[in-house]
Amino acid sequence: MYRSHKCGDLRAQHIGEEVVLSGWIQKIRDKGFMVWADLRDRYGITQLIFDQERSTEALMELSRTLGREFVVQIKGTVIERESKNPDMPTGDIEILVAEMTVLNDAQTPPFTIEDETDGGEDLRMKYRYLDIRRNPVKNNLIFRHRVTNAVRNFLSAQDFVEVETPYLIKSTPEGARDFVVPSRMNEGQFYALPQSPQTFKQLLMVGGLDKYFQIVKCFRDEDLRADRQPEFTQIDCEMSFVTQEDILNTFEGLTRHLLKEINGVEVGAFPRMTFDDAMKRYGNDKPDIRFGMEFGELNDIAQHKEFNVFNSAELVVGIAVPGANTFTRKEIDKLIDWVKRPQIGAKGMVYVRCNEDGSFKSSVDKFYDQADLAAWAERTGAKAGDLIGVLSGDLNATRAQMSALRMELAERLGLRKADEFAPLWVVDFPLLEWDEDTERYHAMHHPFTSPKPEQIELLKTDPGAVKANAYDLVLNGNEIGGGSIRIHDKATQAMMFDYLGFTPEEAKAQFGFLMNAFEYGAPPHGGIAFGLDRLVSILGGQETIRDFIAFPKNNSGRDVMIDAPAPIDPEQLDELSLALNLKE
RNA sequence: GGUCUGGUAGUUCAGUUGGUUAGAAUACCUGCCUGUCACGCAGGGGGUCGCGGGUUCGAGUCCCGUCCAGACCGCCA
Repeated sequence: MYRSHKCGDLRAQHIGEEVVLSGWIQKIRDKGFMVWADLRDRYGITQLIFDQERSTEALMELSRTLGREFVVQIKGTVIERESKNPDMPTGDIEILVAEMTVLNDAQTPPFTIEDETDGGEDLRMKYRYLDIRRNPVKNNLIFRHRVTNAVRNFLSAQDFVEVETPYLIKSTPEGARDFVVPSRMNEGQFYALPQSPQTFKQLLMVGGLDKYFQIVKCFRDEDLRADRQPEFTQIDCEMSFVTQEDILNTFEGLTRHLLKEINGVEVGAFPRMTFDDAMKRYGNDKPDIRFGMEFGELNDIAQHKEFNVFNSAELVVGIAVPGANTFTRKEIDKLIDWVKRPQIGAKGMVYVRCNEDGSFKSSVDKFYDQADLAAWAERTGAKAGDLIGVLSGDLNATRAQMSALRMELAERLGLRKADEFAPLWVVDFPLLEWDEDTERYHAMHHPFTSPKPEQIELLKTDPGAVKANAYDLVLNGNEIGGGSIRIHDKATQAMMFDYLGFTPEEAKAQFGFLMNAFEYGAPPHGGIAFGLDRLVSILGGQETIRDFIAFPKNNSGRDVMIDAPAPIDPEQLDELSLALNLKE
């Protein structure tokens, strides 16, 4: 028996009991006449004591050979501490050790195994197994388990069935770049790893399973970000005989359940906003609505004066930054530099100070009088003490710039509070998106999304204007889920492929299996997929998803611990009938 | 593919205008310490300043290249 209790179990009530504990040595405090060692496992820390009056000489000697992270097993008696530590749960007791076995010694770890470690990101990733011993990482993994458990319980109780779909599937031209896997038995042919189980879950609906979910790995061979990994996990769901309304209600229920179970937060009905509205009011299809700073479009009141920058712009838009009239001239100049960085790309920024006495002072006083500026203030909702920032230019670019500025300012002003949750549905996404590079339409969501039935005719005359039965769930400025009502008949699906530039032959080669299935009685269906990594990190109140993934990749897509990817042997290549054609 | 930031002791970092023997904290090692728990005290060891080249009497510091890490843009149906 390695242990009778865990290291977080013992309290004053256990005093006098003989116990066996196993764990890691967290810290040794050698006072000469006594040695204390903190023994740690997943559940807590218990103090061990070795004492020259109460312990054998051999045991005292052994205690002095211990080092950090040694794995030991001890047998001893729970005794009351002479000086108690109210800061720790086990602080009233300690274990007077009678026997100790060193199960494994350890090198001195390269960083401290403490909540506030001295280790840098790189080092922690290389020694991830040591990092996982630390409470913050360990607790995040346990937190993630609680979330997935709550998801499984909630959906199972509503008759959803979890089904595993294959990882070795077929590459498709739409969407992200695929990870591919060569097939040994089929020379010159490749599997692709799924970007999502999309077609399979639709086939499960054709199969009559009615309600499906899966917590599933997905793979995309694209460049990484702090919140993006090449392999990531989705909560993937699909339902039959449902309208968009049914799906929104079901998964609003799931999200509300999670917020209550995991965070103890009750939220009301989720607001709904159309895509067009979100773009107009926040310049973004995933607005963070925990704070205001809504866009005020100023074209009608700011143009046709003398200020040519605005006159030639497609959009003139302002936001009221609360309390920001306290910004010094220098701070405002820095902000202007910030929006002019290539990553943002604005040409400049006009600002208006809203003074406490109701007057305005702007960077364009030469062109606008107090009445003009008062109209701007009204349009942006600016109050005395605020600062109005105004950007102008092409519609989409300016919205994106203003959106970036809004988020940056909210961050700086502390308006993005981690313990506050503001979910919303963004609905009525466009069906198609024009792509300048390929000069054709792309599916904005994916090619299986159904257009609004009443707009099907519009597809012929103005495809870009057609809206889809597609929706995103947004939480605190992050897209945490997205889905749609699917096409479920062959004719519409064939038409969609046609709009997307597939020849009938290509469509058949790529997605013939799906179109065939649609000929055998496909029910109306739709679904949604949540990004689990991001969802968990937001519920956990943290920005970076890497801290919620046991073994994440770095920003070059490498696993620095196992050192992958790596070359393979020539024999292996030969077996796969592959030859390398390396670029310089 | 691009922009920016960083790389100095095991670790986290400082290092001024280019100028003596490259420092601090922490970790580690040794000794002391009669109740520690961020223990304390005294002492000690520890450096290819990412790598390569250049400028200079002299480079951690300046220049060029390169590698690695991080953030962002492009990309991510």
